[in-house]
Amino acid sequence: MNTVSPELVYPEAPRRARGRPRKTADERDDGNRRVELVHAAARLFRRKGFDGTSTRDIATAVGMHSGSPFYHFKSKGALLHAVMDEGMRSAILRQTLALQGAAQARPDAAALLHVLIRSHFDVLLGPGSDFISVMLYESRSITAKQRSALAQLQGDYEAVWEPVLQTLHKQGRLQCPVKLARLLIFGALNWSVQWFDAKKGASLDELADAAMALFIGEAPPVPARRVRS
Amino acid sequence: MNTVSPELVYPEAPRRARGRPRKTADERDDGNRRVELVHAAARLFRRKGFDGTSTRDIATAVGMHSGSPFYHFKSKGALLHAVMDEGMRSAILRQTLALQGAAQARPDAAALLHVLIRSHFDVLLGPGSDFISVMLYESRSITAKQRSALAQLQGDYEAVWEPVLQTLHKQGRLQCPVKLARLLIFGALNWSVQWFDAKKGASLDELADAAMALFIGEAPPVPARRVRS
DNA sequence: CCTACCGATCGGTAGG
DNA sequence: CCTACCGATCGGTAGG
Repeated sequence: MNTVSPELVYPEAPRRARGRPRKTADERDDGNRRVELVHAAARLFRRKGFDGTSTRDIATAVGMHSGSPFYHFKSKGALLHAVMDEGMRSAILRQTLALQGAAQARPDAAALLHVLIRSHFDVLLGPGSDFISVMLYESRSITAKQRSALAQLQGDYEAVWEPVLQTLHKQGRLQCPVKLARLLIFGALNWSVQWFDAKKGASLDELADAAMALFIGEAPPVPARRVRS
Repeated sequence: MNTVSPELVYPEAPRRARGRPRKTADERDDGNRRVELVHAAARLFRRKGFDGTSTRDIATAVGMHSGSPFYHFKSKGALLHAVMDEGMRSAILRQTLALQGAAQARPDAAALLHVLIRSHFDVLLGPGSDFISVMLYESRSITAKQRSALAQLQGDYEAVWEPVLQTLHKQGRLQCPVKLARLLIFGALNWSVQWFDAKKGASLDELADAAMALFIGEAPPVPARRVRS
């Protein structure tokens, strides 16, 4: 019922071209807003679920108004995918760094598994864990196309474990079939998101040691280098 | 805009007292409708999540109209709790039966663990698995009061594992601290809901054997009795 | 258990 | 990025 002409209500509309932000000085600002949105989405999707979070919740969390997230993302689903993609890339990066950090000690297979497990706990439970939690527990809500794009990254992440488990299996230190071992091990680790409490109970180092004891049944031969958390 | 009086539109309203179904011949029918609703809710909550399922979805699945589920349940949340409660009670029953079935073979701790694991896979992946899946993956959506009621049942279910793991730990067959071992083992098993495909890959028996090999590192001394699935 | 409905909220969009 | 808005859908209820 607003009969006032738009010009009077909004007399000083910015002259910026619509739909295409400038690529010069303020490009960084736009990027930061995008990152802020993904961060807020990760936290809310984790706490309340994808379907339980409204785009208004996300907008409010970064100080925007209800329609503004759609300036940065074309849909709520695109935001979810951005969260998951960030989670997987971060996980792969940390895993790579952890392996590089351990390489000079010439670790055997058991020590490598320890490094992978410790890094995985860091990804799951350390800072930034919202992203990978959403990746793991909200996969129902992504489209088939998004799912296959993420499956590629998941494949990269998991591929690193394969030769390590193969070696342990051949050595007789892992009696479980390798394919099932990987699935069961990931389950044991991923489930920690449900019960881990940083303020009490075991540390991430203790968790990794316990997992090694459970799966391999012996302490790792090389005292594992601690991952910064 | 309907100006026709209700009496003309709905001239033959049943005389049944409102809000209190008769407790005689048709009591069983009412119970069946309730059970149907819980069943449909379990299937839909599992496939689409609690927040992704509307009460209309559930009503349609059992051939009711949109408002009718609220004749049987006072809220959507009450339906969720009913699903979870049924899931836990069924799990406890199956676990009890599995242990009773194995008792006459005088199983040692490793054989008992095998029975527990096999029964747990049956609960997670066999018929009726929707209930426990919802219990495991939709816990975010229940109220604090409901949560504590379910925690009691979960405690009962988990308590059975404790002495078994304790014994294995003392025997040196489980080197992981018992408390963490239970959490990690449950994770390994519960995660199978995410990847298990009944139509390909391992059977539930093979899964249980693989899990035993991973956690204990040896075949169970007593050939395990198969759980009916 | 159906009918008819309500207030609230949701994802998303046009226009500036 | 805000304003103003839309159509759709949601959980739940009164009354019979």
